[in-house]
Amino acid sequence: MSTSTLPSVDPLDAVFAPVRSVTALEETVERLGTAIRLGLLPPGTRLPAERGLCAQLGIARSTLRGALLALAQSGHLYATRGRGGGTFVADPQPPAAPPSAEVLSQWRDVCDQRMAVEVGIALLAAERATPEALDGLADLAGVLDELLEDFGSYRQLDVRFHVALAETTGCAGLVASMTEMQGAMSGLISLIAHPPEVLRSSNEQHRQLLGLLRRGNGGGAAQAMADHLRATEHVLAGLLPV
Amino acid sequence: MSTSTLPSVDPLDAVFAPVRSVTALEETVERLGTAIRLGLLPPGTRLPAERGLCAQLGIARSTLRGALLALAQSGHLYATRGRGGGTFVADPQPPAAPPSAEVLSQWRDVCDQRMAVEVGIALLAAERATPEALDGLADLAGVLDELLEDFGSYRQLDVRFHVALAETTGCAGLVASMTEMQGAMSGLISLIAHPPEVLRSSNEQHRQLLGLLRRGNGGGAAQAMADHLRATEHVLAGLLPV
DNA sequence: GTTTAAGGGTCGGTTCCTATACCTTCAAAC
DNA sequence: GTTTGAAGGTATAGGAACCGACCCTTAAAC
Repeated sequence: MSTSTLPSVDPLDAVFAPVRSVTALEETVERLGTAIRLGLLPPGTRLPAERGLCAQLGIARSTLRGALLALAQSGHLYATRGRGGGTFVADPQPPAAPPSAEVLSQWRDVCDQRMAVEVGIALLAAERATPEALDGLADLAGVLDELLEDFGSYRQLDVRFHVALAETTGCAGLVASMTEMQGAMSGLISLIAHPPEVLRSSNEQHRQLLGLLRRGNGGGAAQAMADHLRATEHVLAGLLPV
Repeated sequence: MSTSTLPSVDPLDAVFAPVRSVTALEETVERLGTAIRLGLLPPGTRLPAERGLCAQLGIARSTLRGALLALAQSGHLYATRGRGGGTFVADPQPPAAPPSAEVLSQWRDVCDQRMAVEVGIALLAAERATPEALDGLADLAGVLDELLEDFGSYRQLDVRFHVALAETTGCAGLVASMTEMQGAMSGLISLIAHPPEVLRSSNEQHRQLLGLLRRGNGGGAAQAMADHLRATEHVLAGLLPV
């Protein structure tokens, strides 16, 4: 019998939960695909040559080629042969695939994990972000104001804003966590209509957050980030079951 | 040229970082080993039978047996045959291995990631934890006060406290993240001397945190958790390079 | 002493990854 | 316009991990 109205979560459930071994090919498709979909690798970008890239990733070339083939077949990449050729990010990108049923059924967990990571990053940023880094973030917010009419562009720059915030912590692992979370959320966010007034208010929250970061108010920044993300969750709660 | 004094962190570094495919056997050893070392599976515990456990984990029995063999050889488990037999957590546990050079060199990243996750969880808990769940946490804090002289027992219950806090969010993924973080920190924490007065002050912070959670003060709880974890980091900073 | 539930062990087949070598294309350099 | 070199494209062989099914051994319960 649980002492809480929340679904009870036994830590041993996590210990004995199914273990899925992720193959190198899957990991590679996931990493490159997420980077492309988030705009970290903008259309037209040329990837490093296969022979160099597979060395950098620490995998065999045939494995890397499998991943590149998958991304080419899904329309995210294309390759040209011959000297001066290479593998490029497609322009334009293929239409985003709708989120899988599996993601939709676990959307609350995804949101919660993002919330935790971003809130923690906000607090760390309040202690570590240099004034110069905050100026850069303010510049990003300024550009975002110009994109209220074009959600596609807004979303891409919004990702950059959040990732740049993670960068101010100086912790590579947190930057990776942030990009992973943004990738996990992208499908859900694409479900929502984002009229300009909503984006304006969202960007207003960005500025408010920056103010708190400048004052070094960690607790306030954490709360502000939570409010910022909650806005999205409220809309999702109205669209999705449970 | 960087605009920050922190080491610059390019998000593309994460995209092109080496990809290591983790095998099912490694994952299983990691999961069970961490659960045992953290005390989530106390000495004497009987694990589910191999045939049932491998089904639960979604792996082949031979793979599971490889993991159990590794943990038996390292002294964490032992097995008895015949009816009424099974695989049990060893009592006493083998002495903890000193942290690897790899962990020591990245201890700041480990601390930062734990900080982010725990701070985020603290904020979520401030909104979701039921009074009953907080009572349970207060009880844990009470028991901790009795263990100031025995760091081994204190640490195990401290882990339970933090994991139980994660449970109040109702998000299984966050509970898993918390146990993972506690596992990653355990080697580092074992390096530090923990006299009773330090533990008393640490548990005082637990109570302070609970007070903020009870008042639903998310930002304050986040800040309190940050201060709580910072105490450990300060000591580590005095012991470890960079 | 038979039954039963547990761990211990073996073997063939499959998928994935690695490593290496070689081929094809094509733009830039000469 | 020929050469050349850097890029993608192909083929193959070997190894590592995983799976699934089978049988053996042990020891408590009946």
